[in-house]
Amino acid sequence: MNSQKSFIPEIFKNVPLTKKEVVQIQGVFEKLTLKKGVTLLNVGELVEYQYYIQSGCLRTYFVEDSGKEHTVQFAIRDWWISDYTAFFSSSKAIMTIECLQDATIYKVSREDMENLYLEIPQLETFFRKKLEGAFSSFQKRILGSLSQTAKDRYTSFIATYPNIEMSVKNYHIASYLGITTESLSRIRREIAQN
Amino acid sequence: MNSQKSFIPEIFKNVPLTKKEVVQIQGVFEKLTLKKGVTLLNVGELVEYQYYIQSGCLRTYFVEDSGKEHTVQFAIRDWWISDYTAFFSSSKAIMTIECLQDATIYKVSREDMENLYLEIPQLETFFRKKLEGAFSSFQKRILGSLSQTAKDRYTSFIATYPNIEMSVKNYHIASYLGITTESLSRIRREIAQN
DNA sequence: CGCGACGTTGATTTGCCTCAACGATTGTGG
DNA sequence: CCACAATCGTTGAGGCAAATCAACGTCGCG
Repeated sequence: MNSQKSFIPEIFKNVPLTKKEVVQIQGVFEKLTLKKGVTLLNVGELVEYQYYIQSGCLRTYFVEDSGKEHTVQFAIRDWWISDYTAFFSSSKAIMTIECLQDATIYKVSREDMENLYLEIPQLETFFRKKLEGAFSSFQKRILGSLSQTAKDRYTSFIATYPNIEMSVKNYHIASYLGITTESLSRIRREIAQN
Repeated sequence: MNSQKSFIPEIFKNVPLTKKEVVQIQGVFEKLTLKKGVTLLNVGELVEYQYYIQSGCLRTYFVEDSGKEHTVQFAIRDWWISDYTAFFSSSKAIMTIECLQDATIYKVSREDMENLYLEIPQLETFFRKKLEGAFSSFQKRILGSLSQTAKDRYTSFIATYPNIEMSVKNYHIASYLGITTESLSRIRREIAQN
């Protein structure tokens, strides 16, 4: 018997849930602790889970044939992460999820969530709104890549995600912005000089 | 009294709905016909609606301070369009929606849809899955912009959206791909020469 | 017909990449 | 606790893809 406060209200902040529902939801989540450097998901694996980050830092990245890495998403406290394209279609991962800082996370399967939606519709609303936010963020990122220089994208990035900048290496940021580490270094020098 | 077959089953394909529900949903949709060239939404306007395209072609675009246009989304038959970032947050448009080919569309407000979700949960599921698909498409687009050359992005575009290519001007495609019309022209020449 | 919209072509510039080498920092085994 | 290696970040030289600037062909339409 676990007397600790449930993590469920923390995950589903602002979603009204009965005690019974909290217990029910809790039943489909599984806690994991990860060490820096481990990969949570590898290319080719069936993607059945998404992950809620309680602490630590992870990233999802894609590797080109040429070997170049492209970071698609970072995730820190209170974010969700997966290879969502594969997760949504219950297919195989084309991306890798890597732990960048020791992390505590909770995993939940797509199937379990879909079943819960039928009984607790406000969970579906919760995830729909999360998706709406993520959709907007992606759109902003596309607009940025269409209209901004590398320097502007970097400046926006550190302004928007200061907590992520703290937690990751510069070459991770470069691979997120779509530039080389050398270019990022030169941009940082230029900014430092004012 | 309209004896025509309702357009609702066409919009919500594969969603099981009673006749009563169809009538109820129909009540919150409004039909519009648009002429080529008109703008459906202007920057600064409150975004209360999203639009289902029955026929025709539209695009959403963003204009930089410098005057450069960036096409964020095209929409043809059976697609939805809006300035979604503003739509989701019920705020003011930062983008313009323009009709590129004479169109017949149906508009519905965010508020009406949210109310319907409470009574007909399968509508929320329908839109959540649409969002999941759109999310994946955006992610693919971000990956493309990070890892592909302009030529590769153009080739992917015409392979993925042949029906859109038919309906729009080359400079619209260029503004979607994030390149100039001159560059697109040179890419097309290169491809034609094989 | 004549004008505006659209697409093409050429010359030049530029932002970022590539390749190569070299500091700085961190971690680890002796 | 130091020695050494690996990792990470920086700097420079040269190259390339796409932008910019400018001019011109072509098509469709009032």
